[in-house]
Amino acid sequence: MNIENFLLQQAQAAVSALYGVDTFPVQIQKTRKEFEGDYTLVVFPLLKISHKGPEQTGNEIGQWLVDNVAEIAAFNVIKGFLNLSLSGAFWGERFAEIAANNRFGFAEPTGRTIMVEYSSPNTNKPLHLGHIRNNLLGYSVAQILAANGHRVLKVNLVNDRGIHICKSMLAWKLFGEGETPASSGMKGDHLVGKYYVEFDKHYKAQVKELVAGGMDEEEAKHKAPLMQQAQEMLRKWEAKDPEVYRLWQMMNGWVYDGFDVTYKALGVDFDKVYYESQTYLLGKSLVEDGLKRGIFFRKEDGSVWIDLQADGLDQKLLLRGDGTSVYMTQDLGTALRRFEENQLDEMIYVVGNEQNYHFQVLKLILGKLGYSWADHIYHLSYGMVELPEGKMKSREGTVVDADDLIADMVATAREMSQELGKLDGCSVEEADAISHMVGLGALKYFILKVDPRKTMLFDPRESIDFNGNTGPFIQYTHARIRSILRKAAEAGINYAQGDVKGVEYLPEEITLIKQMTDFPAVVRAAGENFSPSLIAAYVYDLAKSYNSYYHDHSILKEENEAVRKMRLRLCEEVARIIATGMKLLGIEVPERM
RNA sequence: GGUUCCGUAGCUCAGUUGGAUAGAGCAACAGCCUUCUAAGCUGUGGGUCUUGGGUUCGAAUCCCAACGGGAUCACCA
Repeated sequence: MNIENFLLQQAQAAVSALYGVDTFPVQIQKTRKEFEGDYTLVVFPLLKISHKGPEQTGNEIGQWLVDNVAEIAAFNVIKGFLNLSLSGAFWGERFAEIAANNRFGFAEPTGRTIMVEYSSPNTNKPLHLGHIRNNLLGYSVAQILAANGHRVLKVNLVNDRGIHICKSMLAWKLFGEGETPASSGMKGDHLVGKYYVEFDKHYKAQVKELVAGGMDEEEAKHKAPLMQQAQEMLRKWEAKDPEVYRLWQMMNGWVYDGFDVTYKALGVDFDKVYYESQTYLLGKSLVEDGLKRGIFFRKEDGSVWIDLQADGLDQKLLLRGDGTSVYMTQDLGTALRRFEENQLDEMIYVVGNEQNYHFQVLKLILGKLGYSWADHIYHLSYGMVELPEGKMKSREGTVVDADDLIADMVATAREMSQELGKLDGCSVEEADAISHMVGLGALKYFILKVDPRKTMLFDPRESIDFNGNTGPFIQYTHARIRSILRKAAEAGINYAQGDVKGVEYLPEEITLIKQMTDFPAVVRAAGENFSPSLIAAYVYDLAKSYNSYYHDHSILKEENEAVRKMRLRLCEEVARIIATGMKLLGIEVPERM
């Protein structure tokens, strides 16, 4: 049941009975921790109707509610706030509802289909920290939307063509001496990335030489032989030259093998992978259409543009003079095809905020072309991940590599676990699994707990904490609960049928039940706002409350059998919600750690 | 300059449609393991919510302006 709606109705009935008014604003919110009560009715807006002071109005409504509503056990009024306490029996009912619902937190199917595009890497270098934020966000948002009852399609649009991949190809051809992932032992994406750097090195040297010879720098950049050769290679690729095509396929294959390893380590996956080599020609007919309808215009050189000055932007190129597409052209075409082929209700692009302008224009153009679904495109724009010394710069070698970071996190988790003796008695496989779970849990939680929009800071030296508001803290809470439940099972305690309605609850237990009842609303809010951080904050709060309870009250040693069983069930439900919430973040929780 | 996002404790971050005395974690300090896992628990100190106006019973939250910072404004993707 929705408790706030229930209270809203009761409050309206009270006001209606007391003051004879039917339509009026009523506000219900959770009572702050420091006050007595569960939910609070703000009486200020009602003073106009009651024509009495805040204290008296609050008291009258409170008294009416206690007298007429069985579930409301007590009230108090502080300033203009009417705090209501619900009965223990009421909370027992809620607890029973949660325990009986094996899909607690998940919404009923909505019949809506939502596509989430994320990751979208270039195939010329390995993934880095920025990609990690993208991947974790995209995967988590997809999980959250699915929990909200939507059909979700996770897709990856790989940028596998263009001058950048030709640079790696050319450098490999010139300097590679046939090196392969197998011969070098390097991960394929790293090997290709190595040649991308190699290209840059030699290219810069050539430019420098030309400038020293008196050439203008801009001209030198363009005329450097390596750049000329790379562009020649791109032309050959577009003409499907067999040799270039084979090289391209081989090197991209290496990269995909490398990416797969990283994706697997991160625990992300896709329902469909698109390749730009297959989509880059889309969108031209759409441009022709817009041109005919006078929405776009053609310049003297044959290029096609749209004028967005009336919308506070400028003119934007849609098709080059030679008829070839630009980024915007293919994105328009890809969007159209996706909506048509998949009957999408919504399309989410998980892309960094450096592309805000691009998506603003994309939506605007699709809207002008008359596609009503343009409003159902959402750019989930996330902020950069910065290092203590500022932005990551590949030139300065300050890029945090994804694979290195993951390996570091797992290694740190393993060391820490060993120091604490947590892996004693574990098999090698178990120790590996726990280290991976905890290391990745720390990394994922660290990134997902912050609001996606914000630029965030990552300090590799201090690494990531394993104490406090962290993934491992939450995982640890789960492991401790599971440990209790194992012990209970070993002792032959059959708590599954324990009564949760006929027992007296401690205030801490009511707090936990109350927090648990919030879970579905949090999942909904996270879905509406595309914000995993709401889930992270919720799960942390729940774990914190539980730890405090765990510290103060014994579960297995409780003497009253009925209370003991109730507590075991409470533990079980808390663990389940923690595990479910963490799963929405893409984080696994261990049985022991 | 245009567009857009951000500015909260020493640091990293929360703060749901405007509500009570602005919260966590880290760092610092003081306690708690013969008791279900101390990756835990309890406590202390730490704030002009960038600044100035406005809206109202009430503003970190909404509006305006200023200041500071990020992103972007390519026939690159």
